[in-house]
Amino acid sequence: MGRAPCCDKNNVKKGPWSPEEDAKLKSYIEQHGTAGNWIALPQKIGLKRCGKSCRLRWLNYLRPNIKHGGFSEEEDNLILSFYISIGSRWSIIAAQLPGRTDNDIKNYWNTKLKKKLFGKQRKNFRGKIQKQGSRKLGREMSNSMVYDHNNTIINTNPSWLDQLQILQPIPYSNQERVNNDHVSIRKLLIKLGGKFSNDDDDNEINIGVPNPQYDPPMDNSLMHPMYHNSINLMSSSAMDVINMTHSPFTNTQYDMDGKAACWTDIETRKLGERMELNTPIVLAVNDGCNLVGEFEHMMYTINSQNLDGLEMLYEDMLINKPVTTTLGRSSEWEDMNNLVFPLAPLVVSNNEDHQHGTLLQEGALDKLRYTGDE
DNA sequence: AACTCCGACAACCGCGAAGTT
DNA sequence: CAACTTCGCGGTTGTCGGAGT
Repeated sequence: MGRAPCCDKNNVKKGPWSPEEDAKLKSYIEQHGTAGNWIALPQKIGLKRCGKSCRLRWLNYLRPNIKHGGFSEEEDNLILSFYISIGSRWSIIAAQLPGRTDNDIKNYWNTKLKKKLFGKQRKNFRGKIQKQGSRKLGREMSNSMVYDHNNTIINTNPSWLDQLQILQPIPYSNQERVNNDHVSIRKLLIKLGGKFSNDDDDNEINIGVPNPQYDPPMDNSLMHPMYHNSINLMSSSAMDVINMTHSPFTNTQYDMDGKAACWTDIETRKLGERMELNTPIVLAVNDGCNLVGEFEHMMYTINSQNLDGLEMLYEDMLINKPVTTTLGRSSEWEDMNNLVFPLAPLVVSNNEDHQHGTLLQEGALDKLRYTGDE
């Protein structure tokens, strides 16, 4: 049995479109539109093409105001950040980038951005690919990346890549702009099944809602300004992580100002880490099942100058550049701070033994210690 | 010059969602 | 409300051209 074919495959042309076909399709749609039926369209205009193929050709190539190639740094950052936030929902990402198509962004991600993110790490693995000269292996590598239900990467093979995802509060300077973006993103995420802290029904999955177990009281006067009007975009997989029993922030206390002090089990056991914050910091670590272990691993590898797998995230901005050791500032981080949804590590250590190589995002402490005085 | 490899991108395919009857 | 059709999405594959050997 199986599914009925959408068109007569024997009577349909495949492969690249000729200029004549393009012209036919374009002029017809410009004059008549699609009439809401792509399947019937090719017959109407005498094209031996599948309706789906026509649709794809129009949407990805012939449609007006389509931009091809030449992605800007800002677009790169947006794609990266959205990918980390919502995974491979290319159509949603494309909707945030005027003139870009989902296919374009997907291709761009697969051929360039993914490498930009992952390409500099795991030299051994890269060497293996080059030695074997195998495209197939490259595809297998990307296939080996396992995604959770939200399409966020969960790499099940920690030996080749430690994938660290961090979403964090948006810098004040970008609030207005980001708020606008968030309105549309919010709608889209609601469509995807998420909800927000000011929604009525508490029985559904939350996206971007601080976990009451770990987060400060929801008193607006005490909240960081970013929470007043904007959402804290966070993938549900990230929420899963913070909801896990073994969240890195296993201890939370609130003082009279509503300021929360969160720290980890690691503090009491080994590292003496302590962070003060009044907004949630989300750490989503690669293997999706042993967060504390991964967190510890991250700390130790950083401290031992062996950024095994993390360098893909930090190499450009960190390695071989001055490393902020404790509460100081770093111009590299400032650059990162100016991204719309900054992707940056935040590991705060007050333990002298672990200060060398500690990563601290510029301005992070200001945000963490914000108490509503601004 | 010939061959191989690889990156880039267009296009295809299958599936689930949404819409219609 | 089930059955059917169409749309839209994301993953994958095919093709082409340039770089490297």
